[in-house]
Amino acid sequence: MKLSQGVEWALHTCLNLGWTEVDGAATASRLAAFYDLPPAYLNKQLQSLAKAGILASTPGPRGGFRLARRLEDISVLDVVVAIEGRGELFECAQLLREGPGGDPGKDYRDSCEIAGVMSRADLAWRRELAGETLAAIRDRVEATHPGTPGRTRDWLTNVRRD
Amino acid sequence: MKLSQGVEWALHTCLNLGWTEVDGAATASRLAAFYDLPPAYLNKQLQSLAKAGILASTPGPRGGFRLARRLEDISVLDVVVAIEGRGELFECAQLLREGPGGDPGKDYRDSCEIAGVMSRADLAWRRELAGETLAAIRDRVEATHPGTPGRTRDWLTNVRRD
DNA sequence: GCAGAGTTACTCGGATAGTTCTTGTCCGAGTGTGTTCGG
DNA sequence: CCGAACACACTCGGACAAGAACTATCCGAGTAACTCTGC
Repeated sequence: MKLSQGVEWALHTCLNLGWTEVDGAATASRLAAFYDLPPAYLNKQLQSLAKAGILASTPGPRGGFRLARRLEDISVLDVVVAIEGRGELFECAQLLREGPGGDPGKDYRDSCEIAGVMSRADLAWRRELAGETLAAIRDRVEATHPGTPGRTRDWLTNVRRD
Repeated sequence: MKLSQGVEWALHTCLNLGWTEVDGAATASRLAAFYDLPPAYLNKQLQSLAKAGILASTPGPRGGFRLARRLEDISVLDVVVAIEGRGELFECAQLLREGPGGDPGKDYRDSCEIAGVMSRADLAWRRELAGETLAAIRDRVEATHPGTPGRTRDWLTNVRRD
């Protein structure tokens, strides 16, 4: 019961794309090589981001992925939802329906107190993730590590890999 | 990426145990029959609750499970942790270590901004769950459905099943 | 020299296996109860 | 009649499979650039 690895890869990759202001797109292979990740699998995650409208993809030579909108307009929750899907962490199975006195035709998801508590906790989690934009994270990183933007851009744009 | 079913089963079962003030323990089979759940699998979850000190188990005839402490002293988070384990939802794989300029010997879990955001969201989720006790849920249920305590107690204590 | 068709190489995109985790099941160790036998 | 030893039935506890989800990989569809040929 932990989030899939792809969430972390997607977040880091989006930040890196934000530092390559070159409009030329970066290929999945190159983005994967940055952290030594399996290229085909990262490609899969980037496809999910593209479907969610976070990235834009262009096929063919000189193709690749680029940000579809500014980091200011991308929340951490957007990325999490793009990778993990829209479902909540806790899904009420409506046990009350099977219990004594339960009505098989009734929908207990709104009346069950347990489902309510879990739903509120889920909401608090999402609220926290929705409150952080990738731009805010980028700014904090740049404040702490001023060399990161330049180094990242150089590494991704230069053909030579280290 | 959703919580395991056992969390829901455990929460409902703890509430039901709270309504059977009889000190005679309820067997896993009977508690499972209440919601028509697989008895052996629910037993597995109840074992986790017992290891966590939430329930107390007694083997042999007339044995079963009973609450080890009052509902006032059991938070929803306690149950979630007992079933799901102590790990956070997001585990930082420390991608920065593999990236250019990364130090293989350094621990990036505390310095990575992304890990920080995910950790704060995780904390908000846990804070919400820790703020709700099973007693509070029980009280709300009793206020809405006054017949539930009596019906639950009768069903679990009477040998005859409906 | 220039335009255009053909070829090539490169990228994403979805379909295809391998591995881990959750779900579900089974049988044995241990215990309290009821019974039986002896005093 | 009373007590103790015995056998029994019942429960938890952990070990053992089945299924689903995540992880990882491969190859084909499509595209842009490059090349070569003819004018």
